[in-house]
Amino acid sequence: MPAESPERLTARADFRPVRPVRAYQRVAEQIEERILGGSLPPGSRLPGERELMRQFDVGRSTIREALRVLQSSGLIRSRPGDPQGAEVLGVSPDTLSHALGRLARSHLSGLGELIQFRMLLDAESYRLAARLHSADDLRRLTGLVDEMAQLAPGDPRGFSAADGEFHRVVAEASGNALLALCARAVHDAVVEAIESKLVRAEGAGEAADAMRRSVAHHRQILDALGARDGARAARLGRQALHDHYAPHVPPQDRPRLRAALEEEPESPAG
Amino acid sequence: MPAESPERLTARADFRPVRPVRAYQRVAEQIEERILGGSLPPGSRLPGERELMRQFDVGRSTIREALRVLQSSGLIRSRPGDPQGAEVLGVSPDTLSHALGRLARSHLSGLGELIQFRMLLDAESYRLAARLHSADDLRRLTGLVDEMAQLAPGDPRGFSAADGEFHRVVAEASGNALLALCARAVHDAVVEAIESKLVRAEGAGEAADAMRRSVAHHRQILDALGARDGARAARLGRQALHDHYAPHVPPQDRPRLRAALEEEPESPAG
DNA sequence: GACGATCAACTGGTCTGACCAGTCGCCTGG
DNA sequence: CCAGGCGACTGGTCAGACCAGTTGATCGTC
Repeated sequence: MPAESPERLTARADFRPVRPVRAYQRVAEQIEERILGGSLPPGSRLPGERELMRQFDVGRSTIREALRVLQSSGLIRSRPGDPQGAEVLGVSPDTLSHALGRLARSHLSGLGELIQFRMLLDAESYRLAARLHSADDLRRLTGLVDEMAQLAPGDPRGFSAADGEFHRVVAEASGNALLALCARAVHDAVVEAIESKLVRAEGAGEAADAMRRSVAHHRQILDALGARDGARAARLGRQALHDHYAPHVPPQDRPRLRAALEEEPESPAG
Repeated sequence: MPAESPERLTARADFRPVRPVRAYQRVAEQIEERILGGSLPPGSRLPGERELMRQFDVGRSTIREALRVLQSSGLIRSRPGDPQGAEVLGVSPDTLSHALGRLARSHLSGLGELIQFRMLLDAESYRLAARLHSADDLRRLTGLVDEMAQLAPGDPRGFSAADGEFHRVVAEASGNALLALCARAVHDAVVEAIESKLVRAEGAGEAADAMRRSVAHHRQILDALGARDGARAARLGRQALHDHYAPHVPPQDRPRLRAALEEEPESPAG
């Protein structure tokens, strides 16, 4: 009988194992608390290391290790010689991107999972954005697609930037900042993971072809968004990502991408 | 005319701004590379700080700052007095959870966004899991729901644990570790954000009611998963989360949750 | 010989003090 | 009015020291 009398549970002393907390940790926690809590807003400055050393009453190395931790979390940025001290950046999606990138590089999850995940996030962004977007959003998106079309032939980097911006605007139009940040992080991770492959694998003609197809896809999506047809926009978004990336994904991962296409299994046999 | 001759673009010198790379960064990068690259597998040990200091030919503070960065990324763990040196942990999802938790805590997104995001992630987990789950998955899920039903009356904590486990199994059955990790992180963030409210807001009877409803929801979802009906499972999952959390979300955020319910706007007027 | 206490040789955590290169702001000389 | 130089800072790095804690061998006891 694993089920004991529930009343005992509140009475039993459930102590937590006590582990020594390092000094640099407490310093980092205090500063992080201030940043997340809203005092110390983005753009504000931390005191210099020597001043922090006095305020926390610890040595400079402790202060520096704490600042390193905060910096590697993307919460602050410091620059030598800056008389104003480290700059508070606030919460940024960069940490998320890095963590996702590491996971994607590790055996824990491969490129296929990353792209499948992006398909899901993007599709949901489209679905929400179709409902909630403003006229201004639509104008900006149209402008970006035009820009992509213009840049397509010869400027892959500019094209990629406009494409990223397009997805960013969509994600923001979805009204969910968390979704937007995650989508952006995953987007960045995909770009970082696959860019090197793309650059050397594709000839110029093939790249231009891919860009043209991408522009066509974006126009269709734009149309669906304008019609506030979330389901169609989501479907198109999934398809576009699938078509764009499937060739660059290891063959054993392709069924995974197809599974995310959401075509319900109405076809006769498997 | 912003469009220049495209041929010029490849010829133009697009230098990157050169930023000094700190010594501790290069140390951290080298070690991280080894860990991600597979030499230095999880469980192996780094040399002691004094030995690293000799190998990298830098001061100990530099070594320590590098190790701090790696440690805050969850890649290594060090313990004072350990003669074997820091332990390599490998890539872990904890960083992701922390990053998401920070985002959720920041002013950038409120409880409504968090729950909406969880609705999306869970729904997609269900959709994929419906297709890809194994018979064993289904057995475990059935066992967990039974356990929830048994624990429901008097053990909210155990109930919550079983519920978390249920979602974890579903997410893993989706076959996408990335999705599973994010879903879990968001789940944890929601629990952390709302648990305190729930405990004091609800009387015992109301809590028991919520648990009973939750069990019923889970049984329906289980049924849909068993029938491999991903769309239905996704819809049910969204609805379950909405019903469970909507009362605890600020009123101005409720339309957001409803928007995620995916009922396409077929109703006559707004 | 088996076993528990003791101890020395480590470890990582922290502090101090110093130096360097870079940056900023003032101040001066044109 | 402005260019240039001159401090007085900053963060980045190093060296050396001390502390508390862990480890493993050593030693004394039974």
